[in-house]
Amino acid sequence: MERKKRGPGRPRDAELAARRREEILAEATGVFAAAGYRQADVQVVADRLGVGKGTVYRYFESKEALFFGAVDAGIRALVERVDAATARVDDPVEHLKKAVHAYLGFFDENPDLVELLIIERAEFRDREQATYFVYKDRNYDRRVSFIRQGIERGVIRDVPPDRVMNVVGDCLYGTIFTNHFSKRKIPFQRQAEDVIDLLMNGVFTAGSAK
Amino acid sequence: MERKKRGPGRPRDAELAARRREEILAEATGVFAAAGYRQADVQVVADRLGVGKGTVYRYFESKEALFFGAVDAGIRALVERVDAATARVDDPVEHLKKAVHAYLGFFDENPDLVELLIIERAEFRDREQATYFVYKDRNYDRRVSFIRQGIERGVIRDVPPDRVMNVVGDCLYGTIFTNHFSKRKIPFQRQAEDVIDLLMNGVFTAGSAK
Amino acid sequence: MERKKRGPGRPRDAELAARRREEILAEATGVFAAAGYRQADVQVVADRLGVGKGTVYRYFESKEALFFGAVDAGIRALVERVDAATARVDDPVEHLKKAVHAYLGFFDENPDLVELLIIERAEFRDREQATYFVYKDRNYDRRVSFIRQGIERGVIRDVPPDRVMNVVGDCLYGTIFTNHFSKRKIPFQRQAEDVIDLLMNGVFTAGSAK
Amino acid sequence: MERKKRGPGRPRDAELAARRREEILAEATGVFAAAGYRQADVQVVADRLGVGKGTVYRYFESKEALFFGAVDAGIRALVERVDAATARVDDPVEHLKKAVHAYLGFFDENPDLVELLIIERAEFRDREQATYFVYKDRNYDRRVSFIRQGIERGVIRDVPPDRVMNVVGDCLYGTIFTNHFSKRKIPFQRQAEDVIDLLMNGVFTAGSAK
DNA sequence: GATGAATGAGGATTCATTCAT
DNA sequence: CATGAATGAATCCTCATTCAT
Repeated sequence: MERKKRGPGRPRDAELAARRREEILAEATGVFAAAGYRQADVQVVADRLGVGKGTVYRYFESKEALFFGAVDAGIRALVERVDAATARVDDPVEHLKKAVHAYLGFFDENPDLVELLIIERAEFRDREQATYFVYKDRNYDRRVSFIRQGIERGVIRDVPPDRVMNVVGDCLYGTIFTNHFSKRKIPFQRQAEDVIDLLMNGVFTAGSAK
Repeated sequence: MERKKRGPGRPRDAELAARRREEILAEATGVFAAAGYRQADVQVVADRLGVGKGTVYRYFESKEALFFGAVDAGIRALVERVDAATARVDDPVEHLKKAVHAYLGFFDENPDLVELLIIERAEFRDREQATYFVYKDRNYDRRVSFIRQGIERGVIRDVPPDRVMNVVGDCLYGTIFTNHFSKRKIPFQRQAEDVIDLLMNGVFTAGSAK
Repeated sequence: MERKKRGPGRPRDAELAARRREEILAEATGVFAAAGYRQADVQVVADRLGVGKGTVYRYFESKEALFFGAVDAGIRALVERVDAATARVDDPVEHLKKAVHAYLGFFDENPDLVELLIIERAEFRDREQATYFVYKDRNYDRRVSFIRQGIERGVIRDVPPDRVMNVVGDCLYGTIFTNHFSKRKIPFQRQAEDVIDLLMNGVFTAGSAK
Repeated sequence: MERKKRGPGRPRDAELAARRREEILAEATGVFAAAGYRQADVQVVADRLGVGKGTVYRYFESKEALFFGAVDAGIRALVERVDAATARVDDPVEHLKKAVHAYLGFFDENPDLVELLIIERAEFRDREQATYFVYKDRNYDRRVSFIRQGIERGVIRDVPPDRVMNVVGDCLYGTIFTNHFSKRKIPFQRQAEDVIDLLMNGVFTAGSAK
């Protein structure tokens, strides 16, 4: 995260500004996750980057904007990761497995994001929708159609797809929190399998899975 | 929540002090849930009760103590409710159903507690264990033995009981958060059934349940 | 302005709070007049009073409220002074003389108020009406009727009373500013006479005055 | 206020630099008048001109210098206007009339300057003399001699000329402030006549004027 | 000459906690 | 016991100014 000394003057291009933005966001994520929103001091973010506080404020209008920037970047990365993992997987069963692995794996590697999600809710309880839920519904239709396919092929029990989505989603959502908060020390890989196993055998008709 | 005027003299007994403590806790729960930890103003709690701020500090050493008192009271009530609902239910399947209903029903009626759990984590991330998880494990052994019984009777698949506990727990935990945060408007009763249905058919051997 | 040491606890009555308010206002007037609005540091007001900054904020919601409190108190005192000086003076000529003397005398003794008026306009240019002008019109009707009487008695030229009011008012308003700003060192007493003399001989019909 | 694109190379001469200086001053006047000294952002001045902030600083050493430049330019223009209006007017009565009209007319057209004068005093209260008063005395001697002539000719009452100057000056000074601050909506033309009328009939011996 | 990114000092405000009455 | 006045630590944000490009 070493910042190259660079004096004032017009930046060569917007690309540098974007890089700087990323750096700030990365550092801010760590600071917010470690300290919470109120406790977090913008000065600390600046210090860690070796820049002045004013610089941070050049890139983000306010502490709040900085925080939401961090959450947003995190959720985007999550969505990308899950999408990438499931992009070319047409088999419903395999699709679900990949998605669960990608999801849990992402949070395993980015525990800070769990904190950020919690903080967002704790500090900004009046927001219409938490960032997480905004993105959550992005691929809703696509996933529902997968479930429908599964039902048609007879591998998934004939249950309203949205209910399935909800229960699976809640289960994963709860898992990342529990993992993180209870300091439960289970290799996420095995945990993913537990979750998949138990969900599968409720989602799929007897005999079709496992 | 009008406070009765109390004449001079020593309170009849400690019982009155306990009642006062309860009142403070109840008000504090609402204030913390509505405002968050930092935003919450002890003065507001005092005002709502019609007492002086100093009085609140007589019953709780600090704002932090007040907050944890509120969380603790909430979790205790939850545990009581679930325990009461499952006390005399020996059938493993019925036991799980009752527990899930009680759990989701409790949070449906006490949404403030969800906020408190979030706040606890957001503000006191360095705590060894969140209050929730401390209580969560209270009946761990009893429930494990229930699962074992189910396995022996052949109604529950032969899966390590702790894994079952974890997945079920995570699923419920995630559900209360999602319900609350996404403002999902589903009658908790039906939701409980969805959860039970999907969990069951993964938890129980094919054909044994439903 | 020595503050008596007084510990916490309910004040004996509201009277003490009022006194404290006055003290703060008096000190604030001096600080604002000397430093300007932005430059003025609420901490300085507190320091001079020997109290904590929080105490000042107990009495005034914000720096802005403190400032307007000071302006308001000043204008009130001015109005009182002028009203007291003209209360029982029914002769139009004498009335005007007394008013001018009281007005200029007040600002001579309270130069800080001139600064406050300037500051109010400089910092709060978007306000509907400056405090000064709000109070200015309080006795408008009474004064207009005096002028009318003078016209009827033939001692005042037949000119629309409001125009007379405006010119006289402007002249006085300009005088206090000029006095204060140009550091013009003229005994206000003599100056009042100059102003009266020149205004009179324009206000009164030829031969009636002087 | 669109800035023309300028190719590379040295400016044809200092004349261009002077023009640029004027543009900056004009924009700065508006910004300071609208926002006040502290609130005014040099960046805004630069933005409105479509130049970089650094450029403004090339022409003016500091924000303060920029502000005083604006005030100075304003006062210069005022003086020029009044001088031009009275240049060839030898009759004392007419001279005064022209001066008053020019003065009030100027501020009517340049209300920003009133704000600037106020701001100067509010922010730089420690200055020896406000810009206004520095220029005010420029033509002091010339005007005094006019008054003396009037006295000799018997059209002006035998009153110390400097007192007349002061009262007239204060009256005008107060008028522009009052006009501006109280949002008094009177056509300045008619107001000028009111002022002249009332001043005249105090300044001139009975029957000599009007 | 221009530019605009970087800097950091400066100050208002909040609110938990104390303790004299 | 109850009260609420007093306190001051803690921190966000603005914007004048600099100077490398």
